Amino acid sequence: MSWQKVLSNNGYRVSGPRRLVMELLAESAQPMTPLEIYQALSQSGRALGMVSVYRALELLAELGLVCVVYNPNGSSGYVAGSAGHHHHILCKRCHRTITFAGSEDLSDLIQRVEAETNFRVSDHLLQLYGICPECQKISADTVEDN
Amino acid sequence: MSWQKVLSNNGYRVSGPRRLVMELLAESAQPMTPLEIYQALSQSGRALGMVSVYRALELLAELGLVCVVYNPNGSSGYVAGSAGHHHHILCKRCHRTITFAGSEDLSDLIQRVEAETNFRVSDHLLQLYGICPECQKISADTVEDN
DNA sequence: AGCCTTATTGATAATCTTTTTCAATAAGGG
DNA sequence: CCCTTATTGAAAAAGATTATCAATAAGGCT
Repeated sequence: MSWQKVLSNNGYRVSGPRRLVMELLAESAQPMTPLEIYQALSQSGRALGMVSVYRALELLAELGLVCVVYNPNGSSGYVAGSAGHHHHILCKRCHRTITFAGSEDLSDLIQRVEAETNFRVSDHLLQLYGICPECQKISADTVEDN
Repeated sequence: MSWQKVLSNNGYRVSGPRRLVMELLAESAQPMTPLEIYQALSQSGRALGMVSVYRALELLAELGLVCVVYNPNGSSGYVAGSAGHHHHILCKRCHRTITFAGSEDLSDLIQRVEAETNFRVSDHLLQLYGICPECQKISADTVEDN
């Protein structure tokens, strides 16, 4: 289902600012902060208010159309979200972020933890960090490592 | 190794504010924000500057003595960190947070994702969310669910 | 135990981020 | 094409974080 449809079906309008934010994130390989989004759109002439960026992100996140990802250093940003259960993997070098499908791979771990802690687990946050294929090539050329 | 030792060994002093923050987090069952830490210490008479809370947290986090945990709603807080590879599980009802040991449980998943994406995975962020034993009891009594 | 060096603190101010307010605008149904 | 009302944007308020620098205190040394 298109993001426009998701908005409509939930009683929200497909407005200019929401479209701009959504399309920008869909094109971006890296997570973006509200400020980065605002600046990128301003510079490309498609101006909109900073406040609208915040409001658009808040709504889109609530509807699951964008996701928050956390950098290893503590900062965070938004990426366009695909439907269904999924997680993100993030390049520590260039910050390129892509999605991978969630699966039952965690169920063993979750069962173990439930048994150990007596918590009942309903949800989780999982992100992987590493080096993307492109940056691996660069590493192979130059000697620098990280 | 004690947190005092970790500070000393890295050339830092075991100062009052660092002690206060460290001990407060060690006693707290829930993650705390800088402001909450500041207020809790102020109210119990052990006053210190807000700035010192930030600086203490920054240093303690850098040394791995405290960890950041993310709430499902996007807010985040600090908890005292145990040594070694571990993760956190967090009660959605009362925010009680405890640690569970990291293990090789993710290696299958990581291998699968590396194969799918060609990323080289070096690190990860994993947190579980659920209901703690105490809050499960309360749920059993009252009818409300979440 | 007391001194000395210097890392650390805390108050203030500056900066940056996010939220509130409310009149003006525009989305989309009729 | 109009009308209703959700949404926007500018400005201001509120909140969070960081920089500055003189005063303080930690811990090595004697």
